[in-house]
Parts: sequence; structure tokens; C-alpha cells
Amino acid sequence: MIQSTVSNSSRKEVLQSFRTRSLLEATRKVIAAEGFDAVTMERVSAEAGMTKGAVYLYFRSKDHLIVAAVEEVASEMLRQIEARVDTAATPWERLCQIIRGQLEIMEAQKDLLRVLLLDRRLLRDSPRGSQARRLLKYRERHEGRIKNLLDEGIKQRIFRAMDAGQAAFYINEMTISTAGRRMMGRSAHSLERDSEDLIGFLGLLLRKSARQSGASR
Amino acid sequence: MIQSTVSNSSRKEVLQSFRTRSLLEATRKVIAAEGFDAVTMERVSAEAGMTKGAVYLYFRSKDHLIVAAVEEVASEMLRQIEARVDTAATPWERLCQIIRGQLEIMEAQKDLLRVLLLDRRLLRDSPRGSQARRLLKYRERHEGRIKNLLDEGIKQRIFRAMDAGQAAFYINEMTISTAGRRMMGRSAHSLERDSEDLIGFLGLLLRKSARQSGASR
Amino acid sequence: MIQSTVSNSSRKEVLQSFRTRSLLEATRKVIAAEGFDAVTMERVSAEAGMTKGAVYLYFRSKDHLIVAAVEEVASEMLRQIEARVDTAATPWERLCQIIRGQLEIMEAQKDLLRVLLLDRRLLRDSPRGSQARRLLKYRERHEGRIKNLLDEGIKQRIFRAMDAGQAAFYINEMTISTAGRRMMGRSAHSLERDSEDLIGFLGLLLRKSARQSGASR
Amino acid sequence: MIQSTVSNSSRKEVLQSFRTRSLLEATRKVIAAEGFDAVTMERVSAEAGMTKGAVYLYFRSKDHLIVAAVEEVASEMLRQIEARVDTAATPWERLCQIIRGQLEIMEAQKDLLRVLLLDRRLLRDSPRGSQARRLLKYRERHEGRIKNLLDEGIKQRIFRAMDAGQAAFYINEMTISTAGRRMMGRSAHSLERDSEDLIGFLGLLLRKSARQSGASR
DNA sequence: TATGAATGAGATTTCATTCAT
DNA sequence: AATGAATGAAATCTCATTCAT
Repeated sequence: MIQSTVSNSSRKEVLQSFRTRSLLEATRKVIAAEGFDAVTMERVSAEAGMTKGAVYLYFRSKDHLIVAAVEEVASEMLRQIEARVDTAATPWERLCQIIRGQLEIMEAQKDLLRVLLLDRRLLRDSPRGSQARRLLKYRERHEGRIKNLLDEGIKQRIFRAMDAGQAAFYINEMTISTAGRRMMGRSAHSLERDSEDLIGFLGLLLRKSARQSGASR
Repeated sequence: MIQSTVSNSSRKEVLQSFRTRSLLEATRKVIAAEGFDAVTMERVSAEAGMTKGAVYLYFRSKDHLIVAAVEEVASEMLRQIEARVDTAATPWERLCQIIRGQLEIMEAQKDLLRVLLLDRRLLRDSPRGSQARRLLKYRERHEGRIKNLLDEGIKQRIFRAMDAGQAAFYINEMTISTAGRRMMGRSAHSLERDSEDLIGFLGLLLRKSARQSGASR
Repeated sequence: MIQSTVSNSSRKEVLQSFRTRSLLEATRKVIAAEGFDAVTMERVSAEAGMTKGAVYLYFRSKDHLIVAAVEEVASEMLRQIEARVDTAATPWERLCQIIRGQLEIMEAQKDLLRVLLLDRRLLRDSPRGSQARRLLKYRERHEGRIKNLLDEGIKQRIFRAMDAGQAAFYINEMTISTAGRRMMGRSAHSLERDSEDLIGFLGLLLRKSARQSGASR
Repeated sequence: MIQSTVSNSSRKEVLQSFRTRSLLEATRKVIAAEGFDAVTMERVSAEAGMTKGAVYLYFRSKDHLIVAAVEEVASEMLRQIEARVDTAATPWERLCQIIRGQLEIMEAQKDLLRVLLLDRRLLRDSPRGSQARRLLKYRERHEGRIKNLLDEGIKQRIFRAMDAGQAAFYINEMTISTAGRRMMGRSAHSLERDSEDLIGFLGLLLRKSARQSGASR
């Protein structure tokens, strides 16, 4: 009898990870389709093809499951956005890449994000607030990168002098608002067009020369 | 038996309206203190000084109660903001008044708004979406007024040419973001300072002359 | 139409108290029949003729229900025992009355006590131990009365000098053991006979004269 | 490959017996620490260094495991008590040895016994009562030895005439009560003192001469 | 022999809503 | 108009036991 090259323990790990991913996926699916209140262990487990009890082999509680599902998507989106940034480019170009990337990637997750943007209860103070803090880390990391980029541009006299932290906050908020508006069906334009409009706005705000605008890719 | 000068039916109406207001107030109090999930008929009715059963004499269901409570505060805030606008002032001055007013009034309701901004579930849900649509009307009305003001300014060549609808959306979003940031304890500045910073930003974006900025009261 | 002499509120109180008693009764019935582990809200509520949810209108939790059920029986048994004691009698006579009373009254509750004697988990440290302490109060009160009686007899030189507290403890334990033995079907004698045997033992232990024994009624 | 001098089957037996003992030990540890309700297969197996499934190779069910764990300790305690008795001594001396031995040995197992004395559910339950009966055998054997000793003393006219079976029952109960009282923290005295007090009591009860008492070692 | 993932059957508790009074 | 007891339908979580590997 020929032994498979994959060891037993490895096969188990694969199965474990498959189940875990199924659960996270199922959870996101339910959230996206009907919101947080529709997430019941019954429903999620059925959607993931297992029994209620089995879920507890992978997640300590319903809350842990939900937070993990959301955290994973946040982390993955951030990774994708960062992957699109050309570190050799100028600060302004990098900002444009971030805006476009963020909008495109959010668009790709629109069903889930529609709910997440409307229902941010996870950011409310949980019992000990640790989960909220963990999720906020992602936003802070993202804003932090934007801030660094702004600081660099300010030093190079490409950007106007300003409070870079505050500006980073507003830029992120405006980008999220833009994505949110699209998801609520309140934008008549293409994603491209919304991106460039937002970039145009930001150019006016940030760039010293500006006025001629024209966001370079 | 002596009849009071107030007719019976009128007295009833007064009581009715008093009870209704108590309930709306109590509902908001609970939401502000502990979020939507803490709203139970038991708790709200106790807080309003009546029993569970009585609530159903005034509101068809828990959902109707919650929506009414939130709708009332939205409507009232809008009314207050509009009351602060001097219709004789220039478009730019009116915009400044709106921004300052909105920030001050939101600050006054911060306990409730902290929850409402994080948990916008009311804008989803709703069997046929009718409640969400009703709540969204307030936002649209507000954005509409800003848009009109922008259009006027553009016609007068005070403001740069732009898509006024989109700009109104962004202005509202940025104002809300600013308020939200304060409520989350993420702003180090005074309300005044945050207002003027935001107005400064908007001046850069909108005004043709700009650059010298300096928001006029 | 004739008004009943019983007011509405009083009628409600009667119903409330009836339901409460039904629940306590049902709980004891289940404990007596199948032990503590058989006590489920489902079972108790069915036995008391109501639904699971209704139980929570009368008792905060399953634990509160169980403790109340047991406490009530403990309190009632103690009351009955004390009612049988003739306060004018001599210490020795009173002790005899207590022993006989306790054995008879325990016999009357034998189904429940069989379980209670075997499974004293309620006396284990609960989360905050308050329930255990409350239940132990009954035993302490009972032992206290026996101790007082012994002290009195010692002062009157009817009883031998001894540590009355310790003796009270042993007397109570022996009485309980005697009752328990009967309940487990390990006694071949009548209740009368077991009582008198126990009293005979105690006479030997306590009384100065003794030896001639013969418990006086 | 070198064969150990110990045959394979023997090695297996050693392992088997080691695992079995680990499980019994672990079970008692959990019972002693947190009571019967804390005994879960998960916990016991982990504490014994194996997995849930493995437990079923050694014990048919959780109940069998628990009963075996308790039975073993009962049997061992009895063995130790009996080992302390000098068969050449007089009945009274042997009784004293039993009392002292029982109290000392129970004291050594106090963590477990504190639970076992309060929660004697094992003596109920059992589908057909077979487990309860098995456990009761130990008590009967112990009482039987005391009874024999009493009978012998009665025949030798050292002890007063009495129902030796009943007396043996009471003696055992009083000894257990004494130990239990200590475990509950309700005794202020040393183990020695409690032993001698109890022996003093019994001397009064049993011995013809008595009165001068003084338990001989 | 040993593993530990999976099952499935409860158990407790919560609440919106109804309805007899 | 008002009460509040009662219902009934979830929802979360726990575990003994089984079984494929």
C-alpha cells in the first residue's frame, strides 16, 4: 500500500483549516445577506455544512466567530490595498493608488461592507472592549500609512503644510463615504469616475501647485 | 361632580401625548446608555413609568417605537440647524453656519449619536425598507439644502464650478465624521477648533478666491 | 351584578401565591422522585401546569427555585418540631419531644429527605456561598435549641457536665442518621421503636441518674 | 531489534494499569477540587494525560469511571483502617483503634471526602441500583466488623448488653459526623482531641464499668 | 491502541406580543 | 385605557458518546 506524501497530521490540519474557513465564509455570507442579527449558530453551522456543536470546536463563542470573520476581511482588504502601492512612486501618486485601490477593493466586497458600514456595533465597547480595540487597529494602521505619506509630501514641499493626522482621517472617511454612497445606490457614476472625482477633490486640498489638477496614474 | 373647563377628550389627548413623549424619551435614553440591543419593552416601559402592555396602545411594535424615537431626534436636530441659518447671508456664510450648527447640535446629543453613528441598523432591515427610506429622507433634505446653497454660490461665481450634489454629500459626510471623531474621543481639540479646521478645508475646496481663507462668521 | 368581597388585587395575590406554591411543590416532587439532576425547567413547569417562561415570573433562576423549595421545607419542618415541644417540661422531656418530633416529621417527608440526605450539594459552596449559608442557618438554629436545653439541664444537675455544643451536634446527627437509616430501608423496626432506642442511648449519655433509663413521655 | 526481558503482553498490561490508575486519580482530583458536576470526560482525560476517546478503552462510561474512582478510595481507606487494628487487643481497645484510624485516614483524604460526604448522589441513581449497592457494601463491611467486636465485648461482659448492629451503625455515623464536622471547619479542636472526645462518649455508652472512662491506647 | 472531530440531544434563559380582567 | 401574567419561539452553549482514521 502506498503512503500518500501528505502526512496524517498535515491532512488533519488541512481539514481543520478548511472547516475554519468555511465557517468564516458562512458567517460573512449571513452578515452580508441579512445583517448581524441574522447570525445564529444554527444558521451559520448549516451554511458551513456542519452541526451547531461543531462550531464550538473552532470558535469559543459566537462573538469570537463574528469578530474573526470581520477581522479577516479587514486584514485581507488592507493587505490588498497595500499591495497596490508602488513604494518608489511620489507621495501624491501613492495616495492616488491608495484611493483607487481602496475603492476597487471595497467595491469587490460590497455586499458585506454595506452591512459593515451601516452596522458598526463591533466597534462599540464590548464587555472588556478588547475586540473593538483590535478591530480599530486596522483603521489606525491604514490612517497611519496615509499620514506618513502626507508627511513625506509636506517635507518635499509637494503638499501644503497641514495637520497630517487630521487630513489622513478625513481622506479615509471621504473614501469610505464614497464607497458607502455607491453601495447604497446613491451614486450615478462609474467607480472610475467616483475615484477620479474624489482624487480631484483631494488634489485641490493637498497639492501646492494644484489647480491644474489631473491625477497622474 | 364638577366638570373641569378642559373637555374630557382634550384631557385625554394631553395624556396621550405625554405618554407618547415619555416613551420616545425613555427609548432614546436606553439606546444612548446601552445600545439598541438593550432596548426591551420591559425596560423602556418601566423607564417611561408604565407597563409593557401600555406601550402597545401607543406604538404598534417595538420597531415602530424605536424608529419613531430616532426619527424625532433627527427631525428636531435638523430643525435646530436650520433655525441657525441667516437666510439673508451669503452662501459661504450660510454654509459656515450650517457646519457650526450641525457640530454644536450633534455635540449636544452625543450620547445618543455615539450609538446611532456606530449602529445604523435602522437604515437597513425593515421588511420592505419603508422605515429606512423614511429615515434617509432627513439626510436627503439636509444634503438638499446644502446643495441649493452651493448652486447659488456657483451661480454667483463665489464657488468654483462643481457637481453640487456630490459636494453636498461630501460636506455632510465630513461634518458627521468630525462629530463622530470627537465622540469616539479621537479628537484632541475643542469643538470650536474642529469646526474652524473643517471650515478651512471646505474653503479651500469650494471658494474661487480662497487661499486667504478666514471663515467669516 | 354582585361584587365579590375579594378585591381584584387580592385575587391576584392569591393567584400569585398559588402559582408560587405550585412551583415549589412541583420542584420538591421532582427532587423527591428523581433527584436534583432531574430538575429541569421544562419538567418543573410542566408539573406545575405552566410554561417554562412563566417560571421566570416567579423565580429569578433555576437555582433560586431549588433553594426556595428546599428552604421552605426545612423551615416548615423546624417549625413543626418546635411546635411539639412543651416549654414547661423538664429539659430531658423536651429533648425526648424533639427527638420523637424530628423523627416523625422527617418520616412524613421521607421521599424528599431521602434525596436531601444523600445529595447535600446545596450545602456546597455556591458561587458566593450565600445560599449554602442560608440553608445552614436552619441546622444551626436547631442545634442551638438543643444546646440551650442541654445547658439548662446541666445547670439543674439533671445532665452530666459536658460540652453542650458538641453534644447538640452529635444528638442532631444521630437523629438524622436514624431517620436516614429508616429511609434507606435499613431499619427493621417501627418508628416508635427506633425513637425509643435512640432516646435510650441518649439517656445513657446525658443523664446523671440514668441507668434506670425509661424515657418519660 | 532487541527484545526487552519483559514480554510484549506484560508491557501492555503495565501500560494498561498505569493508564487506569491515572484516570482514577484524575477523576478523584477533579471531584475533590470542584465536585461531581465538574467531572467531564474532557477534563478528566486531559488531567490524566490522554484524550477523551481513550477513556472509553478503560471504562465503559463516565458513570463507571466515577464509581470506580470512588470505590477504589473507599476500599483503600477500609484496608488502611483494618491494618491499624491489633487483633490481639481487647474489644474496647480495638474499637478505639478503629475510631482513631478512621478519623486520621479520613482527615488525610479530606478534600475528596468533603465532597463525598456532602454529595452522596452515587448512593442513589444507578439505573438498577447496582452501583449504589456495590458502594454500600463497603459501609456494611465496616459496620459488620464493629458489630462483631461489640458482640465479642458483650459476650465477655465488658460491654453492656445491647443491639450490636444498631450500635455499630451509630458508632460509624458518629465517627463520620465527627470527621465531616472537621472538614466543614466547624470543629475548633485538634484531631486528637476530637477523637478522644468521641471515644469518651462511646465509653459512656458501651462499657459496663465505665464512668472512670479514660480511653486506653 | 489511540485520537479527537463530529454529533445530537438537551438545558437555561430572554422577550416581543397577546389577552383576560 | 391599562395591566401584567402568560405564552412560545428562539438562541447560546455543553457534553457524553461514537467512529473513521
